[in-house]
Amino acid sequence: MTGPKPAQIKTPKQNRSRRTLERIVDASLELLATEGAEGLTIHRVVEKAGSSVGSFYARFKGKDDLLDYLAERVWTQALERWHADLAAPDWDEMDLTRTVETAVTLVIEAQRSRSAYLEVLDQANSSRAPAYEQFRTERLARLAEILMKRRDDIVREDAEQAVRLGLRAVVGVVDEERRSSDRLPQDVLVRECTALLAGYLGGAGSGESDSGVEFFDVWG
Amino acid sequence: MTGPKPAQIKTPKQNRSRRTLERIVDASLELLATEGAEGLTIHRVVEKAGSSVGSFYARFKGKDDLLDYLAERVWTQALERWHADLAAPDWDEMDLTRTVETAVTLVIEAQRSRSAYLEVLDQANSSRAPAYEQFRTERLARLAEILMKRRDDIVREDAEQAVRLGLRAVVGVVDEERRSSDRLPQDVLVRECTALLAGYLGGAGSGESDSGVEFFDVWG
DNA sequence: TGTACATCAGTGAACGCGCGTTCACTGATGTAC
DNA sequence: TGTACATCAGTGAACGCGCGTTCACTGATGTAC
Repeated sequence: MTGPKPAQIKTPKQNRSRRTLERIVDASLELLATEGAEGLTIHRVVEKAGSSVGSFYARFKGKDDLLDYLAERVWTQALERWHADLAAPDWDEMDLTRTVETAVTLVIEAQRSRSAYLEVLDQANSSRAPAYEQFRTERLARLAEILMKRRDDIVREDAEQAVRLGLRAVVGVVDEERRSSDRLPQDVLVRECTALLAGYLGGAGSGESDSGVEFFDVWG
Repeated sequence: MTGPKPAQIKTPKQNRSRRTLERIVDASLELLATEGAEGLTIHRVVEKAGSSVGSFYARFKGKDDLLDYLAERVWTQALERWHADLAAPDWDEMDLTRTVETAVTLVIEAQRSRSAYLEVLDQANSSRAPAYEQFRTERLARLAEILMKRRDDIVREDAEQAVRLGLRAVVGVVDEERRSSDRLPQDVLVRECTALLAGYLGGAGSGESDSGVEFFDVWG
């Protein structure tokens, strides 16, 4: 029940302490990745970072502050990367099906290339960091924006609502897939999710790509 | 990294100890529900149960055993309830769309009526209880079985794969919805998920119900 | 019905351990004159 | 260039607390004769 905080730390004034801070952050993320949330201990962190307990408390008010700070850094970074991913494709050139296909691929790729500590922070996120909420919200909002460019091809009555729900479906199926035991190969997943979403938004005729053979040429 | 165990406890031989065991289980679930996973402490459990520490250790080998035991009971019970839910509707009377609609409704209802401790056990399930896996697997398998009764109306090439993925999509979107801030009303969620899944499986013409007006009469 | 005994069940003080945190202290860095 | 001083940074032993677990003990229940 630790409320969401602005994650304020005592700012370093010398390069020496700035480097120490970085080492502490790196050690923390590494510990999260290898040992999980329960493995994150002040003593272990500072040992791994080659620092000391007192040094830690000169920077952070306590352990909660470290977690807030980590969450903020990590999710902000994830969001930035997401923005970069979204900026790459030339969305204006695509019809609805291709737009959906590209979006779906980005979502799946992003989930697949997640670092281990992101997984842990995503899982153990009862602490509800503001940056986490912002990441989740903005990710969907940006995707929805892009899909809404093809609004004229969407047959659902409430297009905005349909786009939001459809995107949640894709994110959800990928998440569900990750927790499952028998996973589908990535290309199948992309193809089927595209059919699912394009069919839902665009109705008949959008469910399938026009050519099954060169369907994946763009993605190698 | 506590491996999945058969959750064997020292079986009670008298009614007295059987009742004590029940009180301990009840207190544990109540604590999980109100305080979350971190609130589950042996001392707190036995206090709430009106028992004692030694009494607890006469039954369980340790805390891990309690968690295994709880998981097994809770997920087995959840699965039984799910089987009962699935047995109620007369699936043979339904066309594909209605089958999907009914299935979707059941999934959403089940998620909505989850008790608080189930939520916590679902979240904090890194301990990977076998009963948990069985619940997830069997739930989807049974649903898939039902949908495969309408196999002839499924246009997707690999029908089994499509059903599995489609169901994961529904479960995923409901899960995603639950974690989200702006939730859709339940009837909208049912309608849209039905359209999503029916459209995906059945292609054109299955995406919408034949009558928008009496669509929900069955569900009040 | 009564007594002796074995087993089951329950009690709560006590222990050890690991954790988050404090604190008295030393060393490094920057600035003023 | 050198000295004095303030501030920043770092150290690690020590503390208190809550947790899971142990253990010596008392009481309840069932059975044999």
